[in-house]
Amino acid sequence: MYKLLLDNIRRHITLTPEEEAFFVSLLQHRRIRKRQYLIQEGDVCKYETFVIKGCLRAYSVDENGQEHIIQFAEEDWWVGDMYSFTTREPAIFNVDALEDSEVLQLSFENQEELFKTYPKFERFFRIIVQNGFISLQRRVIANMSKPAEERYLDFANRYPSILNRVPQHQVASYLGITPEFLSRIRKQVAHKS
Amino acid sequence: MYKLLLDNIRRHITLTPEEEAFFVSLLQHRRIRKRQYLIQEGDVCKYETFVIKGCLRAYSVDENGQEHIIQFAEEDWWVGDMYSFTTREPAIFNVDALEDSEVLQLSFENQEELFKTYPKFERFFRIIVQNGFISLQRRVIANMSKPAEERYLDFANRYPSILNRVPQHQVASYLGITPEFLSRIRKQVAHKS
DNA sequence: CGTCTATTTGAATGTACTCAAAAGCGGTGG
DNA sequence: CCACCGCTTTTGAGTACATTCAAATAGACG
Repeated sequence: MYKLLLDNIRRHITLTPEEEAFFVSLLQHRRIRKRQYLIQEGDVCKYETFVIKGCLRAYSVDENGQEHIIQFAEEDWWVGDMYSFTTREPAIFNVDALEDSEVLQLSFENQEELFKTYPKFERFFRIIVQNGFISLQRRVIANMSKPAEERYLDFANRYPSILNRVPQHQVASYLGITPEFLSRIRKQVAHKS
Repeated sequence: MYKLLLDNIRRHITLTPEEEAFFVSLLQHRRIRKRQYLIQEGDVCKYETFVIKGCLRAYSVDENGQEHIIQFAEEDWWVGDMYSFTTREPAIFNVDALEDSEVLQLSFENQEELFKTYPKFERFFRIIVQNGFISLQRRVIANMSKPAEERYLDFANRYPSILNRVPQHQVASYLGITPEFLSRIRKQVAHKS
């Protein structure tokens, strides 16, 4: 159950058996059914969440009721509401499951405990957040500089497994376009080949 | 010269005089003239940069030669190409000065040295990057859910000092719209009041 | 099956862009 | 001190990418 996560960590820092054991002892395992919320806008997000099975999405809902997906999270991904987690303010995102899923959660308190006991985990989480930051920078630039068709093709190329497991309108919501327009784009793309 | 940066750090971690002294000894001071590059796309970004005077911008240039600003950095801000800095790959962003500026730089090697000597700085940089990550998430969502006028007003509200010191077309480039369109938006906004 | 949701298609519309030109503004030098 | 130069901002007209709304079709699940 912990292999995926421990491997994930070992890609960035090295761990002794004691460190592994201590870390694992701080985790909570949780099953989430399809459509179930892991975090709901307005709640305080109390956990960093690592997906070991299934697929989730983090999204916000605007004043017109439109959903905007900030992130998909399948196996081997971290997900959460970083703003709420770090500030203890109400979450600005919803996170729910697109499939029956399983996750491992590390609470804020346990994370602080972990950092205090083994400071090297600060490094691990720094690196994880850095990678997320870099991805977001690329996304901002792509949204500004590329037309929707190209963004769709980039997405299909970069996240083929997600493309194949989530409904098309969710992809549209991630790309920042309407489901109708994504449908037309796909028709276009199909015609070209 | 170091007060601004040390205060910046002290907002997140506490430092002993020795830690401060060691940290400061790792920094390089640099003056940048207006229009001068701090980082050029294709170079490897060797430093984390903290602005103590002036204003810089980080931007990418797309295949049509259009510039897209990912970040402004005035006094008390960090700037750089995180992707290049962490991977040692060529930078995807340019960073240049919008005014004559002064910065403090921490090289990759010195940062690693710092982390090795005083691991608590891992915590500091984790927090800094986390805050950047959170801002970027908000920006992605805003770009997807709000029309340009509202994004402009949000920007004016959130970064009034930047609005007042950088040319309008640079703000347009940050917002992801053309300078012509920003001009029309401002006309609209002025008429409303 | 029947129902609910997802996807596709069509037609009209809107937000934002392009290209071109004019106007404004700031600095520099004669 | 004014004239000129370069750069920024504004304005206008035409256009394009993407949206909205409505309806038809297709798929998935109990």
